[in-house]
Amino acid sequence: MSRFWKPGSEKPSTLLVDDEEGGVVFLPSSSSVSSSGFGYASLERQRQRLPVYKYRKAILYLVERHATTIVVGETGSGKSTQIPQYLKEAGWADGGRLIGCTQPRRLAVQMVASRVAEEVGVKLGEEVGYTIRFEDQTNPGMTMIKFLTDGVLIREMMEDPLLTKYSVIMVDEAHERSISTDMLLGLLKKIQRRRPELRLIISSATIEARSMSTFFNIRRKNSLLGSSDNLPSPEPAVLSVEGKGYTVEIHYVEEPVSDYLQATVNTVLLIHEKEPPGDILVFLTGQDDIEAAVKLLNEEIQHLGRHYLDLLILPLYSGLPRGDQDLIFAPTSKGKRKVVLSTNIAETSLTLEGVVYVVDSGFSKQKCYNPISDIESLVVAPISKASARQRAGRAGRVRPGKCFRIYTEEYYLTEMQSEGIPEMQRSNLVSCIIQLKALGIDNILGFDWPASPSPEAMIRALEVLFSLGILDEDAKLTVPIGFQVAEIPLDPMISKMILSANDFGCSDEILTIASFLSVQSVWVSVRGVKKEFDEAKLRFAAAEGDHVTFLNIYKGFHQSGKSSQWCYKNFLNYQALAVRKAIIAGSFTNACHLEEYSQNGMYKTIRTLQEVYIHPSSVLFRVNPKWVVYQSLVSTDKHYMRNVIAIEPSWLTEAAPHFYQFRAFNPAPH
DNA sequence: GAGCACTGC
Repeated sequence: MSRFWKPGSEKPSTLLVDDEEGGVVFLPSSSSVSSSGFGYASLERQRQRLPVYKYRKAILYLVERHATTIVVGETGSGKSTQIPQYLKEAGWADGGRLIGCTQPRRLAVQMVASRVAEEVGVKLGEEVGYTIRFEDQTNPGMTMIKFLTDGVLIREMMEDPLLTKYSVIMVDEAHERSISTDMLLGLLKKIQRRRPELRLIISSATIEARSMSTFFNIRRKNSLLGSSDNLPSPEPAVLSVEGKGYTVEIHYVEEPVSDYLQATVNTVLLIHEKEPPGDILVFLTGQDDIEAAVKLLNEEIQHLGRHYLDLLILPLYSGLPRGDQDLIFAPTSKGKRKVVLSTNIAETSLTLEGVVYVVDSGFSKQKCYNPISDIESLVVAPISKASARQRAGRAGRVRPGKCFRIYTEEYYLTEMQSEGIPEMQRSNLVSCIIQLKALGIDNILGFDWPASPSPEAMIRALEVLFSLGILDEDAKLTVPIGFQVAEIPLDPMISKMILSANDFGCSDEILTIASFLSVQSVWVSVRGVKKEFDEAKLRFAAAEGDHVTFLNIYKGFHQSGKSSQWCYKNFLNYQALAVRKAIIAGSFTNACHLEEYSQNGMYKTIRTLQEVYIHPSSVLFRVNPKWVVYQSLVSTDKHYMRNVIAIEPSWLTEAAPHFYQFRAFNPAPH
């Protein structure tokens, strides 16, 4: 067991560093120091110590001469905070122009913006500001550097399609390839054709920059005019900036393991036994895995005795109650070693201080999408090399660290994909396409994406939008429904439902339901008190289905204290009918019929004859009404319908005659 | 009688 590992042979080219700008940094309260105490001169010295400082001139030179500059940053180089300041100092914000810098996450926007405001020595929201959904901290006419999420910038294009206020736009964390980042990159490329003077900076942690460079290498129509004009070269420049993380020694297993959970647990114990102090961060796939590993670890510790009681075992995933999450960031008491068992949340979204050892299972849960069945599912899949490097980098934050990979070096070198598949190619595109349509992009199939989604996925999304009446036969947004739906920042099916509610006089109720549908789940906040929970749910359960149940909950909440007196049931039934029709207007494409003679509650979808079942969390579970529509589908061992409502089949023809006119409503028994 | 990787407008 002690010779479990062999050192890896990675060269400094894969030197691992951490990102301080993309993630959220939590400092133990005992060691946290407010940097504002250092004063201006010290802040300036800190700025000059950042690796990116050496490249200040080079960056400004390239941005001046090239329409697009790709900065490959071993993260931690300070590029997110420094480059916008360099641009401002060089005059890119003169004349009322804006320097924009996008981030994929809201917290990152806020943190980078406040750091930069501090460094520039101004009040946040004035010269340096930020915009995220629900919060605009900018001052038009005053703000020069503006941080925003990429989603907000896409929304801004609806008002100002060429983003004329911006002289430079920096797209940060482009390697993460989120849907909104990819959409933004495609749109910015389009804008550049119309605004050749607009400068783009694409900041990426991986060398995938090469394909990015090909993507942005546009041929300008008027290139015959020669270089005498003031336009920058359309050929992208690429610049590499090193990071400032510590080296991380990589270890692999010698033989493939059969049980990665057990191997992970063994590795944690081995680190604790052999290695000097320093916290351990373990990457697993999900809550199930994490809970199983916690259990295994606790069992082993019971057997192994006193020394191992110094291990402080902490799970970390997004669904964790707030109080439990705080434990992760509390300082480790003396003589204790923290072991954080985490999902991918610790890979990009938040940063743990004090981690010196990383254990990488090599797997994560990833969304995947089948455009034929129109089903999105979460599957456990091997991670990419880029992910593996990112995970390892988490060990090199405070001092040189070690990363233990629960896979062989050969597997890493020969079988692991170098980059993950962009989210765009693993998703339902309904929301994405409606946004492009709203921006006036008619030829969706011809849109120039950094990574094209499959034609099947695009056609499926167009079909769904057409059937909802959001697009017409020419695939243009309908008036007014299509344009209205595009403006509402929700799932288009929910938006359509809200708009239809007006016709049925139940807007209040539908808005309540829509807000329930737009959160993860209304039930999850209760854990560990299963019996009371089930009883509470029964009190609110409505025969019509989950949607009306939400309404009951809200009403009960609203009239708190009188929850036992639900004596206006008839009135509720009358309302509920109209409410259900409005719901159908949004989700009739998700109608399902109970299979006759089915003993186990099997339904088939009307559209694709897919086998589906009512999710056990639904109030209609085991009730099995003949006809239902569902809000969403989750796939595990079976396809489960979540948020289900009972309907009359005639409502379908009423809501969507164009969709259902040729279909039979009495499928022959078989 | 099952489950929730992570974001965002």
